[in-house]
Amino acid sequence: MSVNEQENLPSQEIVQVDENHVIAERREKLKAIRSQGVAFPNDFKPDALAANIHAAHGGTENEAFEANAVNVKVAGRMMLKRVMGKASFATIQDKSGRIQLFIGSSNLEEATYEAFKHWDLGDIIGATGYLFKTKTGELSVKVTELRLLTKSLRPLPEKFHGLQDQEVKYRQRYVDLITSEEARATFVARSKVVSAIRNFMIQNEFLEVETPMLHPIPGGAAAKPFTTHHNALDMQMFMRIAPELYLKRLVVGGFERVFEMNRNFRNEGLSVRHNPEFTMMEFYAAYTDYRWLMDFTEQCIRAAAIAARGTAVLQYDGKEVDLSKPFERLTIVGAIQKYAPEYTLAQLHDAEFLRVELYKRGIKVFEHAGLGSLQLSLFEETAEAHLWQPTYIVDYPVEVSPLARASDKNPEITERFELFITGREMANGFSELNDAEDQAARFHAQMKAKEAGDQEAMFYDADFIRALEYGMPPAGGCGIGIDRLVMLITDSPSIRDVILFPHMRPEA
RNA sequence: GGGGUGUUAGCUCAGCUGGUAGAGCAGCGGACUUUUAAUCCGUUUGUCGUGGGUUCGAUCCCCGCACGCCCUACCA
Repeated sequence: MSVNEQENLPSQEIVQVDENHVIAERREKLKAIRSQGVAFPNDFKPDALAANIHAAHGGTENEAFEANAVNVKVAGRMMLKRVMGKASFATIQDKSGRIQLFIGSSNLEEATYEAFKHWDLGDIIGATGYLFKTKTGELSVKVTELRLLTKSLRPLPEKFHGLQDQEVKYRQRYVDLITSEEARATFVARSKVVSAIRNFMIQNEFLEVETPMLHPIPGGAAAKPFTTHHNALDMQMFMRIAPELYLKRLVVGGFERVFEMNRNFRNEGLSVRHNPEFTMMEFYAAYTDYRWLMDFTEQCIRAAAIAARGTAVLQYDGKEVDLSKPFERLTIVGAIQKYAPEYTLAQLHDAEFLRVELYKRGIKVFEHAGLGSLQLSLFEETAEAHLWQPTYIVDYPVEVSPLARASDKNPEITERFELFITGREMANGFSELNDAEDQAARFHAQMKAKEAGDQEAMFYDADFIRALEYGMPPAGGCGIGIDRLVMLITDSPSIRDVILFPHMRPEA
């Protein structure tokens, strides 16, 4: 490794993290445990989960338990502890939920009971015993054998209020997950969304594929890429901003229906809607067009919501979002007319008028922007935020859609849509441009725009053109923003709430 | 990038237009054989984010910086 490469690596100096008297006390306890044998045993095998126990025996009464004892071995993190002389209670939490343990000195070795008194909240314990109901009717485990499986050295957040500090919730997601049922539910829902989408695609005869994340030429979207360097090849590479051009190469190859659900990377700002790496489900289907895509995308999103929530009628930020009905479809101009009726149709088709109007509203537009781009800017300004219920916007101008097929009736617009829900873009799809010569011309136009200062204009990808020259069947393709969809389905206000480890600045 | 706002004990939070910090939880010690955020008694813990400034004196007022959150911009 050269000196230069070493300089790029993070420093390996060990940072001494916060220590305090609570941790010091626990380290002393661990030291004592170590001196007595194996401190971190791995021979306790639970045979029951809290939720299953409640489901199976929630209705069982003590007479039945006395007639037929139900023995269980449970394990989990101790979340609550109530020590009272010779009989105590503890609540443990496993992946499924919580269950109460009754720990009485009469059922247990005296030494074990004494040791238990000094265990801490957050310790991971294993308990063997039989089920019964306390006199308040709570299903519990009467413990006959109790073991400390993992000593926790750090105190958990306050047991009632939980972790409140948003920064710590993001930086130390493990603590958030321990203490917040809501956070756990969000990520379980995310997993259900992802698998529902995958199942939906596979049921519809799509082939799941994995295309490169390291691209020699960034393409498939208008965005700033992350750059990196491959040492052995001594070449610059880019983290992909979209898989589009590779997926279309596969359509050329004869995989007529493909999808990929994975990460894209864009070197842009962070916000409640943007993380530098985000998950996109992108799919292509030969012999379909943008109208078919809209129907299909709608069904896919509906299936995901039902899988995660059991319904397609959701609540987001206190307001209803109805995914169960057919999604509305509006043209860009139609949407402006609906949400900003003060403009006449003639004005909306007058480039000079739009230019002045956008200037008045403080919107900057490129000097070479055509009518379509100007209409799009006014749409974004006046209509986009109002698209709370699912709405497809169609008729995107060709100049901002370099990979989309132009309309056969109007060469200025493309067969493209974007889907908006809660005022946010959720998906983007179009009939694909499969005319290699037209695509080459569009790439040339992008190169010109790049030279004119448009940093996000696309690069010319000669191999992609070569692929199209072999012939790509007519096709439709679409990308669905998974993080934003999960935000919607889990009623989360920030993208950081649906990404397990969102990007943060290094800790101060 | 611009604007707003926050940072006090391990955690959740108080803190009077300025006099060197408190509560609850957790911890430690004690009582208690059916608790539910157990209860009761006793008790430990702080570079008040950080660096300056004003002041006899700053957690508090002013300025810079770091980090977070919200809005905004680019974008999905």
